[in-house]
Amino acid sequence: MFPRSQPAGPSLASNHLKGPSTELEPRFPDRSPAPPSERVTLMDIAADAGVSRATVSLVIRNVPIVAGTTRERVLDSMRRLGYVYHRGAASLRTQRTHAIGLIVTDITNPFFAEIIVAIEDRLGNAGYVTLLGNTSETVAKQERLLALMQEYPADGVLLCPATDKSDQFTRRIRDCRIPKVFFARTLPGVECDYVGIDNLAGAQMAVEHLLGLGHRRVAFIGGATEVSSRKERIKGYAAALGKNRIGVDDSYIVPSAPDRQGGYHAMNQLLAQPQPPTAALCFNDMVALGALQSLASTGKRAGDDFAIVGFDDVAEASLCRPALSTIATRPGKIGEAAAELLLERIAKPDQIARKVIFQPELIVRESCGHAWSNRKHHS
Amino acid sequence: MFPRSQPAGPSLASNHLKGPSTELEPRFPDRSPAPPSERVTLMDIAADAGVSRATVSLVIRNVPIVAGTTRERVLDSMRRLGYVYHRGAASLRTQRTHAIGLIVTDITNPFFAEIIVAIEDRLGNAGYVTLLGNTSETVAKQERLLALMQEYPADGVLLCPATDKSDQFTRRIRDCRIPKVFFARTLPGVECDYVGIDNLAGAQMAVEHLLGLGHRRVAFIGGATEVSSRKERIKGYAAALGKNRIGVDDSYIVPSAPDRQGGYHAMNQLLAQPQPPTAALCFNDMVALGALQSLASTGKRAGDDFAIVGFDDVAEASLCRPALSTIATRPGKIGEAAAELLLERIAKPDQIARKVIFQPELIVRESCGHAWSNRKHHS
DNA sequence: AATCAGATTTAGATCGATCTAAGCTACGCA
DNA sequence: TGCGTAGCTTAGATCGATCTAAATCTGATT
Repeated sequence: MFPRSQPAGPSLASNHLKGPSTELEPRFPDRSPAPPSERVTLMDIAADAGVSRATVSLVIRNVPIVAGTTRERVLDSMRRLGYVYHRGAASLRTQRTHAIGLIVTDITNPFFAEIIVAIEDRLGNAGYVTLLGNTSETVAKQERLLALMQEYPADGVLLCPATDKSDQFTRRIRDCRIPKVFFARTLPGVECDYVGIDNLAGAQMAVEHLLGLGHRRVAFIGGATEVSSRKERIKGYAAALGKNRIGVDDSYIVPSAPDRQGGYHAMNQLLAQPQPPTAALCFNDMVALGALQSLASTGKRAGDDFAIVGFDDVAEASLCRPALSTIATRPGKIGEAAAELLLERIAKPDQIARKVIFQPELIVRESCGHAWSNRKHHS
Repeated sequence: MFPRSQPAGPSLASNHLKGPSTELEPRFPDRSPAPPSERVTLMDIAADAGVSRATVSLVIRNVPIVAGTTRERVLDSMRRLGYVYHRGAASLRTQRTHAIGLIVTDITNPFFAEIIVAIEDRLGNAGYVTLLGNTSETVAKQERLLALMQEYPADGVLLCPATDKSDQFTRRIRDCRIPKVFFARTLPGVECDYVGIDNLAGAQMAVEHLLGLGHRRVAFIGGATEVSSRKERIKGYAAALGKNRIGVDDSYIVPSAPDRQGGYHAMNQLLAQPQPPTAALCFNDMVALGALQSLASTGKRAGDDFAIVGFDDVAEASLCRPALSTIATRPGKIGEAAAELLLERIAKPDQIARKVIFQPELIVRESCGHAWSNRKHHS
């Protein structure tokens, strides 16, 4: 899928570092002649206002030592000539770009969309721009995006890793000296600031609720095996089962892509088993919504014929029919905290790594139904 | 809501251009002493490999005139010293940042999320990075984001305007010389490349379907009045009514925020009228989903007691209960085309403005029900 | 040996800002 | 009158790359 074609432009300069130096097509960058560039610069302002570049710079940065009259004169020139600040040039000198890389695995998942909004908001208020990257859960793209952020260079990176299976990526992220914060998922072996939720507790809560309703055959649906949050959730799932002296049946743990489609297929697979489960905790709400769809397509009714609990509490969870029971995770809070942590990390690059873990909350709606043991069950 | 606090940092330099030069707090930018900056530069590589900066630059850019042995030597040095390309520095010289600003009104709307993914993908393959900005339908934020993109400076901007009511914004966007493409919505008075869908045809199709089912009191729910796509859709709505000799009843046209909540409230308002409508076309699917929620909360059943058609065909539309009838718009196609147009515009800044309009498609599911005239109706 | 073309390499200017350290005023005071 | 000082301004170096125009090096040709 990616890269579709050898991308052009300098962005891949760092590629020369890896792979054998294959004889790529000659790449004359930016052959298009630089446009006449009518950009108004500090120089122009200085000339117009009859002062030096340095003075104009002081005015722009609002340094208060400039005389009031001079200041007015300069501001007036800026207004008249239509001056536009050039961040790139300033960044080169100050060694700060005020850009933050944000790498998520799936923008179309409302969980991430809400995190993005929160992060953008917080960082924007602090004067930073967000460079958004979407990995589509792909290690290759994740790798490329991180390289890009380094080249930019971004002042910091907020990252939700796609998988912890790539040693190359783990090494790269550990070596890169950019301040960074992980969110929603960790990367084992990388000591780093992290904002997430108590996945174990959340999953345990959910499964205990299902067991409390009388279910004995409970599945865990969806998610990629190499993702930290899934591992933790499965621990919680197993813990709840263990506490109730129920063994973990591996055939009830079905991985999948962490989206609707993944959930749909995983549920189909579960229902095809000789002794299918009667309930399931899903890796996240997208998976759960896919699972609901699968149930509907086989004529079963979620809540009545099968109990489903999701994870995240996206807006859709309360609106779909049957409404989805789920573990609420407050993505906005996660985003806000991650941004906050990164800003602090940038300010103090050498403080020790911190972790912020939010407690999730069980929200019971319709999809997990009521007491199961009273029903037709007991086969 | 915004800005919560006076944002710091150079991002607001251009602010000095407007407002009266109020005595802001002294702002010494980036007081933190520049970090020791152990960045490996071209210079370092050149010294290590025993060549000049220029030669290293040639190697990096893969210009083929460099001798094979020299090339190898340089690549080896780069590898050993851990060189990371510095886009910012290069951009300053080449006058191209390979960054594209992308301004949308609501990331959490899956319609936009899918557009974003498509755009990112296409631009990424062309060697560009995406700077994402979310306006939350706010003119102020939209204004700030555009300024930011100009300051960056971005090589181009993809923009879905929040509203066409701000003259200041219209002027600013018209004056800014950055290559730009509008998508999903236009801005009247700004001659510019544009990618969108045939809103008039889509809305007309939807309303004609509702009329065909026997409805006579059809509403138009949601959306902000100053948005081009809504205006076009209302034209289509009116056209369909007119064709069937039904007058437009202004009390049946209820604007709202273009999201779930907006749809919820707008529908509540409609149902409270003395003679409520029996069907509605919604501004978009998010609004429609909110409307469904409102119906459900009042005990009415969409499809049976009220017919709803949405707009966009987001994933959720086919999954909610009742499944949402809607006008499919293929956001992925829109994103791809917008990116394509922008790339061409960057290559040829002076070609005349082009418009790409996709034809939408009516998708009938459950929420609009079946023939209405056969029912209890006919009051 | 001199000349020349073609192949490589490079010095130095440049992009547009910031920063340092020094310079210039004007004023107060001895 | 001279001098320190506070207040304001500025020349020139700098960030890390690219680009231009010229220099250097080959080897072949005359």
